[in-house]
Parts: sequence; structure tokens; C-alpha cells
Amino acid sequence: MRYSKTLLPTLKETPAEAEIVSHRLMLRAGCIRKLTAGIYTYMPFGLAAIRKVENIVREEMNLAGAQELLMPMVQPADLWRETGRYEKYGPELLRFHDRHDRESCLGPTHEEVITDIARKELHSYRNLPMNLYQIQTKFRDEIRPRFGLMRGREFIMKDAYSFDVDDEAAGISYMKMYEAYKRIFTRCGLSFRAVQADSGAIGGSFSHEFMVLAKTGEDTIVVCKECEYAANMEKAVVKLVKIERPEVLGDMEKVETPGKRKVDTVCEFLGIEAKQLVKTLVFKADGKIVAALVRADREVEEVKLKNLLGAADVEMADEQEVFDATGVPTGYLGPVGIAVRMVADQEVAAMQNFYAGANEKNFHLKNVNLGRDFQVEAVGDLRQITTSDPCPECGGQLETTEGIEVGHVFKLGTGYSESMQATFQDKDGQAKHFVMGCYGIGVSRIVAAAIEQNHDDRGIVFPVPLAPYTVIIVNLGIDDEIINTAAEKIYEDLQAAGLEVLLDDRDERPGFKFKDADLLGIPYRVTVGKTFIKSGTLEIKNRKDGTLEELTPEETVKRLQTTILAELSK
RNA sequence: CGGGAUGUAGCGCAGUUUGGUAGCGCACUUGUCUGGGGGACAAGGGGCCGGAGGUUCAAAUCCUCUCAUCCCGACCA
Repeated sequence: MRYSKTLLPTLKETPAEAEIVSHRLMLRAGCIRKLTAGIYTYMPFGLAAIRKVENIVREEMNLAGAQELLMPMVQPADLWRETGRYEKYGPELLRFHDRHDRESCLGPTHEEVITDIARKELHSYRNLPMNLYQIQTKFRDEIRPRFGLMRGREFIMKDAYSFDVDDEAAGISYMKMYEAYKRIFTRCGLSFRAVQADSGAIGGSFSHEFMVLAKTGEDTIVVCKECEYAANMEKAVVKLVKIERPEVLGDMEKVETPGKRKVDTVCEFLGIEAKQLVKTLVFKADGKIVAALVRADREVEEVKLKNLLGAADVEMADEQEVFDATGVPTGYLGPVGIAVRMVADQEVAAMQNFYAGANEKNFHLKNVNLGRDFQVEAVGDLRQITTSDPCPECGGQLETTEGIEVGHVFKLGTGYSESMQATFQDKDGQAKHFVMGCYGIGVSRIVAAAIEQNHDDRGIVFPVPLAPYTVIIVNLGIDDEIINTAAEKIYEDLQAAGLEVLLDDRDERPGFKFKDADLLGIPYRVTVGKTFIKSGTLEIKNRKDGTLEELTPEETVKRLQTTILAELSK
């Protein structure tokens, strides 16, 4: 492609709206332009990168035995009512009425539509397993779209759905996708981790999120330094460290703590450590008051609390609500003699002779013990994991990093097939519900994540497999016949060698062109300038490491062809 | 939906406090020079100052209402 004929509007200055690197660079490099909040036009250069991702996804999905189809974006409300999601989905689902006043919605995901296809078209176990996928623009009316393509309302997603005869077969389908995903993200040149997204309530870990490791990620994940364990922070299982303490249970006594409400001040006043104190935090679970007990130096993980309680929604109660429910001012709350539902972190159950609030202003209790002095409704893993906790898998050291979720594999089971009566006839002649799985990849988000992970202060540094062009030729002598001819020649030859080449044939000054080449992040730059007249060589620059080479045109073609091919087959 | 901020030329901004009829840098057009890291000079084009209403002789500026966008918290690929 000739730069002079391309719509590739680069920006020297950064538009004020862009906050994170990928968004900023994608705007500056002319990849995207915003139409309205969370909705972007993919400009030719950005679209080329998206297509690269799509093709990798397509190849690997097909290789894994999945078939591509394309489902409608506009969907009838009735279909969504079958699964109850038309009511449940919330305002993210954009609903509207068509000219006949039929209720419709824009598909944020396609379980209903695909299950409808399955119940109509798949009738026998002989048809299974079946895995169908599409690459499509999704619409989710996000509460707060932000960060450009990272969280848009409109975005390109690959979604796949598998249908199997039973649980075991579904597990195989799941693993196939899991492996395909690893290949996809590896081929995209991303540094990523597959993290467990389910704490194991169903039994196995049948949900994984694929996270690209990047500082700007919206999720925090914990990663083991020694083994492959990785999990979303809010779901990471805390392994209880057994402490052998054959202590004699002391008699519970009241101690005065005048005006000491905070953990720090209480500990300082009593001359104890926070790990000897238990704090009582009050939450509203689906509107009902529940107290959660954790060691004073720990944090309650609301997601875990939610799961333990089986609640749909959990939030912290405010001071007034706490007082209304318990009659105790915050700071002196404790588990002994309090009339609310209580749950405790497993660590609290293992503690002996601890301190806690006395449910009386200016007093705490000493030598409190669970079981003897109070009872709780449930004990479980309630607290947030820390880097000083051992890896739940191998006991190794943990660290935290930020991650961007680019993929999610999930075993659905028979929820959808049951609510939509999607059955097939099995070997034994019985009608059975399909066991389903669903698998998503954020295609447009991958491009943003890749830039988040691969850039420097001069611009994007595209991984070769995602680069819209792999080579940019900088012609520095538009008016010089020798240089011009050489630039045209190498342009032809590189294309003939099967490479995607951008020829910068604009009448601009060298500095200007170099800056653009850096900004665009094209992996290899070939400069045709005065050195060609002097020595007949071209300069090849590697965008990533900055290495320079002087080669003849023939050598250049060979060198680029082999190195780029090598990069692509990694 | 709560909290904060911003809307002035394609982009980045000043001007708003103290009303007097719109400016700077970049980009764009033309010309000359220049030619290995966003070059120089000269001459141009481009703005119902987000929208509506009001106050006033006079509004980008003051008042009221609205719309939009961005940032911080609950969702997710």
C-alpha cells in the first residue's frame, strides 16, 4: 500500500479524552476514531490489526473442530423470555421496539439464539459433539464505557458454543477450547495467564479467564512464582495455614478501650498485634443484615462472602444501618451476644483466645473463642488473599499483577438447554438435554491489550502476527530518480515475496516520516536514502529492539522474508 | 445511578473572574527555500464559542434549563 493513497491520519498531539496508552496510541496512529461514547470506527489501519486477530482465531477454532456461522444481532424478546434473561439481564441489554411494536434487543451474547438453532437442527447424538462459533460485533450498553477499545459498548467478539451428550464429553470439548485459546493468545504474541475463575463450588474448575498481563488491567490476579497457579484476586482460594497452638482456653474478660474504635488504636492501646484481634464487619446481603468475622489485619472479599451466603448482591452496611441492626456503635462490635446472622472466616475458627469488640461502647473482650463463646451460621474462606499467603496449589510464593481479560471459557451445563427444551435423542432412545459450554474472546480488546503490552515512548510496537503491515519502506528521495526507483523496486520485490508492505511515498521531511513509522509500530522499517546512492545498500531497522542493518536490496528481501516467516510460525 | 470535571477552528488550548462582538500552537491551502528524526519564511482558508431560553444598548463571558463527553466507584470479552 502507498501511504499517499491510504487513509492513515496520524496525530502529533493526543486527544484529551484518551487516558491509557493503548487508547492514546490507537487514536494517534489513526487506528480508531470515536463516533460517540464507547463506539468507534475502525479505521483501515486498526481494522487490519483486528483482521489479523480474527484470522488467527478462525484458524485455531477451525483446527479445534469448531464451525463458523453468523447469528443475527437483533433478537426477539420472546426468545430471551424463555430463559428468563429478558427480565434478568439488566440495562446492559439494549431493548427496543420495531415498527410493528415487537419487543427486540441487541444481542450482547448468543446463548439463546444458538440453543434455538440446536433444538431445531440437532436431533441425534450422532450430531454431537458440535461446536459453533461466530465473530461478530456485540453490543452491551455498558454503565461506563472507557479506555477506547478496552471497554466499548460496541466490540468485536468471538463467541463459541459447544453441545455434548454428557458431562464427560462436555469436559473434553472444554479442554479442547482451553488448549485452542492458549495457542491463539500465544500466536498473538501476548504474555498471558489462564486463571481459575471459579472457586470450585461446582466441583471442578470449569471456568477459566485468560488474562493478558498489563499494568493497566482492570483486574488483579494472583500468580504463583513456582507453579502454574493463577487466579482472579477475588476468587483466589486462601489456604488455611495450620498453627499448632495447644493453648488452654482462657476465661473471657472485658477490657476497657476508651475511645478506641480503629484496629490500629485498639491494638496499640492493648499492646497486642492485629492478628490477635477479630473484626466484625456488617454487610447487607440482598438487603438483609449479616456480620462477617475476619482477623483484624485481613480484608473481607465480598465476592467470596456473596458465594458463601448464596446471595445475589452484597454491600457494606453504613454506620447507621449497623447501629439500627445491632444497637452498637461501629468500632465496638463483636460476635459475643449479638443478634444478627454471623459468618466467620476459616482463620477465625482456627484462632484461640482472641480479642473482639464487646458490643458496648468503650469496651473490648479478651480470650474470646468461637464455639465456646458464640456460634456462627457458617465458616468459610471469606478473606482476600495476600502475597504472604502460600499458593493454594503448591504452597509456593504468590505475587499479584494486573490483567486484562481477553478470553473466558465456561462450562454451562444444561441450564439453557433445559429452560429452552433443547434435547437430542441419545443411543438409548431417550431424549436428553444438551450439555453446553460457551467460550468468548474479545477480538477488538486483544488489539488494545497487545498495544498495552507492546509499546514504547515513541509509539506502538506491534507483534509481527498482529501488525497491519510487517514492513514500512521510507522513501527519502521522492525527487531523486535513483532513490525513487530503488524504493519502488524494493516495494515490488517485498510484495512479490509475500510480505505486507507500506510504502511511505509522501513528500515529507525525513524526521516526519521516521516519527510516523515509529508511531505506527510496523515491525521492520526499510529506509531508502542517500546511502543507497553511495553504497547501494538499504537500512533495515527493527522497531522492537532498534537494531540496524545495512543490506543490498536482494539481501533485504531474503532477510525480511525469513525473519518475518520465523516470527509468524512461532 | 452517585461523586468530580470539561464543552471555544480538524487536534491541543487561551480568552469567562472584571460583558464591548474571537485568539495562539499544530494541522490544512498556495508559493519559495529546505531535505536522515514532527524544518523555515511569506500569503491564505476555516469558528451560529455544545444547545435552548433569559438579563442587557451589548453575552463565549452573567442567570436558568438542557445535551454531550471525560475521570473515580458497582458490570464484563
